[in-house]
Amino acid sequence: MTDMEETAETYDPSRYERPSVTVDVVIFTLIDRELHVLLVRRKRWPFEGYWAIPGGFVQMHESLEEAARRELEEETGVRDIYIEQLYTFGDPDRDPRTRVISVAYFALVRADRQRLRVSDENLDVRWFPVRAVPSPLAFDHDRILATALARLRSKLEYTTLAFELLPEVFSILELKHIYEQIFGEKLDKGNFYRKIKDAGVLEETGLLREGRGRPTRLYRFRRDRGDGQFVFRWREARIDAGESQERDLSSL
Amino acid sequence: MTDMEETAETYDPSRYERPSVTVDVVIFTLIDRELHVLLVRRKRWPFEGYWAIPGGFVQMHESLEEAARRELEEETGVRDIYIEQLYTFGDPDRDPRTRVISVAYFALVRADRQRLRVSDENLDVRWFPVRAVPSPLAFDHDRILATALARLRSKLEYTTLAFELLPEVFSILELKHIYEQIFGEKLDKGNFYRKIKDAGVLEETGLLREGRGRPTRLYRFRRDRGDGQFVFRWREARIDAGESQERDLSSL
DNA sequence: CCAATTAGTGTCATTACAACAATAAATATA
DNA sequence: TATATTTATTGTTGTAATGACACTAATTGG
Repeated sequence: MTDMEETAETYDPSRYERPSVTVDVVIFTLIDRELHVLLVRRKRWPFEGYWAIPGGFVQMHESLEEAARRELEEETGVRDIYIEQLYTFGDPDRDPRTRVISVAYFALVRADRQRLRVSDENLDVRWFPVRAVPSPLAFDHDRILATALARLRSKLEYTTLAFELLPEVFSILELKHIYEQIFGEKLDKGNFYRKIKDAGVLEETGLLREGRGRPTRLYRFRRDRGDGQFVFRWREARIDAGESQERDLSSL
Repeated sequence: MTDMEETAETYDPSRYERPSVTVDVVIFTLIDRELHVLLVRRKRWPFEGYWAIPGGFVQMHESLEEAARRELEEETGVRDIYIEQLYTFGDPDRDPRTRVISVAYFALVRADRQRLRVSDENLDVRWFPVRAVPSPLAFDHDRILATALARLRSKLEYTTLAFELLPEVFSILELKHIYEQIFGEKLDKGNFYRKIKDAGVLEETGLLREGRGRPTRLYRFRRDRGDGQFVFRWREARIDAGESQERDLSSL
């Protein structure tokens, strides 16, 4: 049974001791072609002055994803963005105050729209390059961040998630750069062109961007194809979901 | 921040309205070479008489996985078994009594050890072939089961999870049968032998099982290799984790 | 006009793999 | 004893994916 065993008459919610439930949202974006994560600086005990992943209580009337989107919007003003549930962290001692179970989400925000607001709950809000995140973070947030990075890396290999980090219009080499950065390895230019074009997820815009050398052709992501998930694969390795959450996160 | 913003002095856990948190455990096993799932029949309101996925409250002192293992043992008497977190379901109206957030796990139990006990919370406990599960289940358990099946199928493709369903000692064709059943398609015998042997995850036992034809060679799973996860891959398709949880579950 | 720079294409050999065929080893039973 | 049956293997072959690398293209700045 999912829950308690009471009849309608005898059921009394207040009889059971309950944990608190929060959502924490690991928000990634691309700034200057580099992967960044949003952190807030805590104003109060515990972990006062420490950086932490933004999050907050789940309210009684909202679903978990609604709560996550609300948090996301409160911190960044962004709506209608890619978000997915990551993992639920619930060790009894992860918060010194009381039992707190945190349902973690991760979100990808497009490079071209960020504006931050420091809520009055926090001292500061900032984007950090994932290579230079302050350590340690508050609570078990190092672990949550590591899990999010593992998931992100894993999903890039077999989904079109990378597009969610790019602006509306982008070049193929910009896309390649994202993969290289998150995988931590160089990819062959020719092979990349071939693969991405064969996948059929690009729409030509006809636009060009001029620069030092030959002008860059600009593309748009075809949302109709592959429908957000599951299109192609780079490399072989696959680790994701469940138990395997926190392996080989060292390189990023 | 993960949680509340209070100082040590002013913090009072009782000030916030809290949801209840349960774990539900989707337990799979193999009976007569067919995939089965454990269900319990509810004794009380709501969904009295309906079949449901076993589960229960998370206690204040135990981690989520500990809670899941406790539930698993209470229902089947089984310990030390493969278990992983599946997804957290938290729609506000999924339980008519109060807000209940359920952290779902899934577990794989070896074919050779099952014994069930009906707890006094339930009318009945039974293994159901996944092809013939009563419908609808209590609460949103149809959805939880579908998510679990998707995850199981997905993970068979790139992990050694299938071994967790087999008895200590098994034949290669029995292993092949599991894959065929869960993928819902026939695999080529020759290719299967080649692939599984090349993967180097089998240990020969020297045992033979005699039957009608040529005796079957029996193997053991080499736990040292591949270490529970990530060894080989069958087929290409990959859908898993997060958003993609509930797609193409129709065929099983 | 030439170097530098960024963009994009072509080729080729290797590998992985699926489909299919053939055969070998053992036993049961007619 | 012969034959069917089942498990256990080993080819063979064509196709598709992939990695390495060389080559061509378009533009700007000197």
